[in-house]
Amino acid sequence: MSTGKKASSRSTSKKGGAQKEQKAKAEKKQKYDYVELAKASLTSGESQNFYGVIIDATFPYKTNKDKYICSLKVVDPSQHIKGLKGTGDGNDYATVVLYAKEFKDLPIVSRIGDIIRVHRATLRLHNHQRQFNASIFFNSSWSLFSTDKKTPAQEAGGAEGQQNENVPYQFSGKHYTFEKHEGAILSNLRKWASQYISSSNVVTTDMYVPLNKVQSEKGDFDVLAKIIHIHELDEYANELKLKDTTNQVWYTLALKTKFPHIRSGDVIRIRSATVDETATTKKVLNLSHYSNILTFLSNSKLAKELRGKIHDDHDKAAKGKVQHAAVVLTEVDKKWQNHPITPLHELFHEADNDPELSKETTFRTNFTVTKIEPVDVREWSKAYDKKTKKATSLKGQKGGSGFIYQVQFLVKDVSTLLNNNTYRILLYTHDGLGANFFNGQQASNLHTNDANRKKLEEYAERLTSFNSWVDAVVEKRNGFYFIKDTKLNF
DNA sequence: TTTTGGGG
Repeated sequence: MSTGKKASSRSTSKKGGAQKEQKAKAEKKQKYDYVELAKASLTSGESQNFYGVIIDATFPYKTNKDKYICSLKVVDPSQHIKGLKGTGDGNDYATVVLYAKEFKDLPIVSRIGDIIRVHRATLRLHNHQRQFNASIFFNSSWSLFSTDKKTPAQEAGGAEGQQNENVPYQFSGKHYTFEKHEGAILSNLRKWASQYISSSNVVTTDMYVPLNKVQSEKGDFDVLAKIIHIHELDEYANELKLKDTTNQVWYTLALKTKFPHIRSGDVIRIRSATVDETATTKKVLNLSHYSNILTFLSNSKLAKELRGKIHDDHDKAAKGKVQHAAVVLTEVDKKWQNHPITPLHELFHEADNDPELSKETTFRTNFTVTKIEPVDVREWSKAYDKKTKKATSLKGQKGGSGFIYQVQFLVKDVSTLLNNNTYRILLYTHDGLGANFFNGQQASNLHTNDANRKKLEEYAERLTSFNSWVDAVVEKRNGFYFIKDTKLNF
């Protein structure tokens, strides 16, 4: 023993030496020594204890023969980055497989970045991965520690009391132990976890599939997305509206009792989902009994980034310069001001068959404009030959004459909101109908008249902006509806 | 308590 020499060389402070020896003795009595993940022994199958930062976990699930399993991925300072530092895509991690006789003996992990402590695990290689196995029904045990000040439950608002940093928020069995020397281990790992989660993605691109690619997945896959809306389906289930950085929107059902911690606006990782091939009206992900929905620590770099990057359509509209309630952008001539409004559905689906409507040729209708064609404003006006009734593009022409507008509004209203049809209302001014629509600005060669073109581009922007409505009088000719007696009011 | 099942 090397200590003998040291002790004798310090004979000048007998007291201090004795105290130290006593302390060392006491420390030796500690029951649990902890190994770093990468340094745990592979050879002996011996029982080992470790702390790990959780980066993935299944929900506890039942196997064929009355056994329950939870499998997790964990990292620590000794084992986390695969390949070279930083952007290296791919985590290095150890897996943990916990076996139990009962569901309640396994951890329900709901947050990436929290810490698990396992006692009496054995390590082996499985598929080239370091895999810790722990049988809770024999003598293994686990504890979950919060890395944030708040536990996941407290974070979600179901707050109960203060969180003591050395007290696990979940643990197996009736009691947990916490030895003095663990305080430093836990607090160091917390610091490291916090730093790791706030400075790197942790959930790397090899750990999930972008939503615009999931259709071609054969089996199950994982997802990284933001919950942009939660719709309460019934007393048991929520429907989550999910969007990821590919801007695809998918829906999934989440049982309230299984996932009580998720909130609208959360960035989540779904461990294991499949495409619902039977869904027809919208894109739906199916979850299994072993699927899990995990949130991130509050200071997660990845979650922060995605929260800022992904928005629902309403957010997007609200982000524009003018955040406004419904606005009507036009007015109809005085003589039509008391005329009733006919919904688009009646105009396009019922007008021909309805005995009353079929007699009419002029209607007043309200709609929003989803798109204007031609997309190039310079092509909104044409040269019109009255004899041949032909309209030609003014592209490449210096002057020209007989200018008219030929513009198509792609429109929607409440009566047509839920179908996928596109309805067109025309602003064609060859017979004079609608000639004053753009505040009296007459058609001209928009390839050369920059002032007029710019004005029309402004109008296009307003007409297609969120929640803006057109109140218009239209005349039916040959099955088409042409705007007349209507002009912009701004 | 078991070579469990492990991306189920």
